[in-house]
Amino acid sequence: MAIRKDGKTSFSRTTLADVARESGFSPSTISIVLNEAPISRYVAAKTKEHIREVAKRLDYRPDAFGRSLRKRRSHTIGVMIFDISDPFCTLILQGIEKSLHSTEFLPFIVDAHNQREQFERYLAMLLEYRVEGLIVVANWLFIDIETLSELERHRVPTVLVGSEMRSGPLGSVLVNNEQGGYLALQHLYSLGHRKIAFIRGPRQLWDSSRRWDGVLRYAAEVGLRMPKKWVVELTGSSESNSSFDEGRSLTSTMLQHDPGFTALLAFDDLTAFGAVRALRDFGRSVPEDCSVLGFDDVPYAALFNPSLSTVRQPMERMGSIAVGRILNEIQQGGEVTPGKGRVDLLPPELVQRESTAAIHPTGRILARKIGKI
Amino acid sequence: MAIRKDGKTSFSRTTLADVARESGFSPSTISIVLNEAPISRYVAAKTKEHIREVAKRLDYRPDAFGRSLRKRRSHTIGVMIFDISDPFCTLILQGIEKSLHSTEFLPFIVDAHNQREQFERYLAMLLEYRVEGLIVVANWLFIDIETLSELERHRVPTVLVGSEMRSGPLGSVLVNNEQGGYLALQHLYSLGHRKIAFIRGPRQLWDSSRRWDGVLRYAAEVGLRMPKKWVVELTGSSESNSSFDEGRSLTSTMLQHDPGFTALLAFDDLTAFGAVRALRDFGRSVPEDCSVLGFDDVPYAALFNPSLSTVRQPMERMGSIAVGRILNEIQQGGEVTPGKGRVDLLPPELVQRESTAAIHPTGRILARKIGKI
DNA sequence: CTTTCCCATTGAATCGTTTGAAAGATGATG
DNA sequence: CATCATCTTTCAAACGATTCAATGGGAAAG
Repeated sequence: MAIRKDGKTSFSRTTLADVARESGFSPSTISIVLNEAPISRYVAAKTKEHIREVAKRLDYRPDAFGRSLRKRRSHTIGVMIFDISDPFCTLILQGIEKSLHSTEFLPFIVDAHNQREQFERYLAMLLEYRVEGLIVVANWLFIDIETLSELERHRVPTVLVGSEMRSGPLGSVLVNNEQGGYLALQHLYSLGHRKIAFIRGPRQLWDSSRRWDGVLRYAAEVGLRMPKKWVVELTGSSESNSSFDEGRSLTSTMLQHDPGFTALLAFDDLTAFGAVRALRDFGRSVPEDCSVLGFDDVPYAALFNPSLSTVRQPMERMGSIAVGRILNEIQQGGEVTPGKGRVDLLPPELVQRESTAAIHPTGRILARKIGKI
Repeated sequence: MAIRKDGKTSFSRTTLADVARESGFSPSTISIVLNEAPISRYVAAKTKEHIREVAKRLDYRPDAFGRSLRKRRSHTIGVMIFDISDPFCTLILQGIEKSLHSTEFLPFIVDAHNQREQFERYLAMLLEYRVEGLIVVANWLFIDIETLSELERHRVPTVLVGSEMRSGPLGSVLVNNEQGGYLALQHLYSLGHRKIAFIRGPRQLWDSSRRWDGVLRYAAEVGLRMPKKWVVELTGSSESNSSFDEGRSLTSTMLQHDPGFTALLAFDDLTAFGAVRALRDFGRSVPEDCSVLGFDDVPYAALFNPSLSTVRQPMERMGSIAVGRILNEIQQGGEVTPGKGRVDLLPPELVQRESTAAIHPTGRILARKIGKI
């Protein structure tokens, strides 16, 4: 422990007592002035000024631990994410950060890396830090229901973003997946496509099923035939780029089996990227030979080549709505409010870019092939 | 404030005193047992067992504020990033998280959104939270030197990742940009390219100049001519996708002026994505008509269409090295250690994918055009 | 002259934990 | 019996801030 010239150890920082000593007033007064507490109304203007000057000169910063201990408030909101490298998370996080910015709260972000053990460790730490609220960004989530249900035991207002629990008291904010699936198929169908391949999400994922429900609903409405050979399913490993790889290999397999589809609906954007790769490797170009539609609208969808048509989830908004609900619950003082287990379903939005187009009126596929020979 | 059946307010949680009362031992003993302090050697085995049982039953979690206040340690490392949506950050963050995982430290991540005001606000908060170390992920950084120099005033061990200060005492961990630039040009040159267009980084960015130095060094070595019309520069706004947009428009301009180049070296991957888009819109395909080389190897480079050849920065390793250095400095007890201002330069690595190829031996450009008519 | 009110500041308790010193036991040794 | 060592547990003082109640002065009101 190094000793500075002023005799203090290098670890200790300027404290309230230091400012008190230096300014000649008591710690109470310092605290009152610096926090602009109501009674500071009675403190002489000259005193205030003097105290502020000294505090600044000594570079005084109140210790968050001392303060939080006494006030019994941490002024933090825990944010648990499951994979920071998932671009889906990123925008939600931004929404959360931006909304929190205007408040007195600081986000405390932890990344569970899709591992249950980590999830529990970090959860425990967040609770030790007495977070006043908890936002769980549950994008691609195989943590079992019980683990999440545990959350409410902790008497910390909690909101789930991007996912929904089939039951249980936790509130959630997510896109209307059913409607999204519906919109997606509607888009392809109205472009004239009738031979459509599908890569649906993993069956274990509840949200994935909802999305598929929407697809089925539209298909039923217009009487679209969906042959089994063109409907495949992601297994959903938790690896980072797994949906790209799976999208690619599933598409390859379908192409080898029967390449007759003119459009492909992917579970999400990453899967769509993989599909585009597979199509290209097979000699098909997008969208001329086959349209590809994604889901999510991750930031890279617009940069991709060709830029990807997709169903957008309002991710930033989801983040800020989650924050709004948490702040609300905090203000309610932890009371079990009526709308607590509420589910906010936000409308998805279809974004048409380059990867989808009306079905080729001329025999474009043939022409292209000749051109290549 | 809701009152529970046991008479405690709903805000207060089980505390050490609760466990003490319930178990019949004193708070001291509880603390000693639960922390497995050295003297716990003397505590009767039966007592230990009993205390642990009670603690578990009451779901006791030590309050981080009380503990940190007393122990004068926060067990947190602040991580300041400048734009979480930048995929460059993401991998570094993962490296940091993974390395921290095996330690007693918790990362405290904040995102300054490229704004100075935010940077300072968050920095103040991190200091109030008494972070024991600080990692600044300074990817795309226009915060002025003074602001960063301030950091060392705070007597908190600090390491910069991904950027370097021309002077000053802060240590940094980053890729060898000069070598990266050298490798990049070498790659294109050895593929046979002689007419190469360059999009260099913003001049204000120190690291960008280093990279450019490497390019120039190789060019000088082999005597490559670099006509001014094919050398452009990013302005470097802090917007999220600005390098894509700029890469695209700069490439467009060059193409309109003189499309004779057969390869393009971009400042980073995002710029490269923009360049590919511009080339395609101009009717050039990559790599058949023009090779494109990026820098960074963001996760999407491999998924892009065509997959992007690039110079990889070992981002995850940069993160873990930064953690290692911070932990080291913390162990040194904040002493000014000899290697404190040290700069770790990691070697870049060329990753060849689809976007670069040997120069076209046949007159492919012409053939393609005819094919399209 | 006492009471009341306002002004300006402070004393002292408190938040939940850790920890060095001390205090009770018990048994062994001189 | 005093002394000492060993074991087991507790006391009480921090850590740094906030806040309620209290202080003492001065002026105005009764």
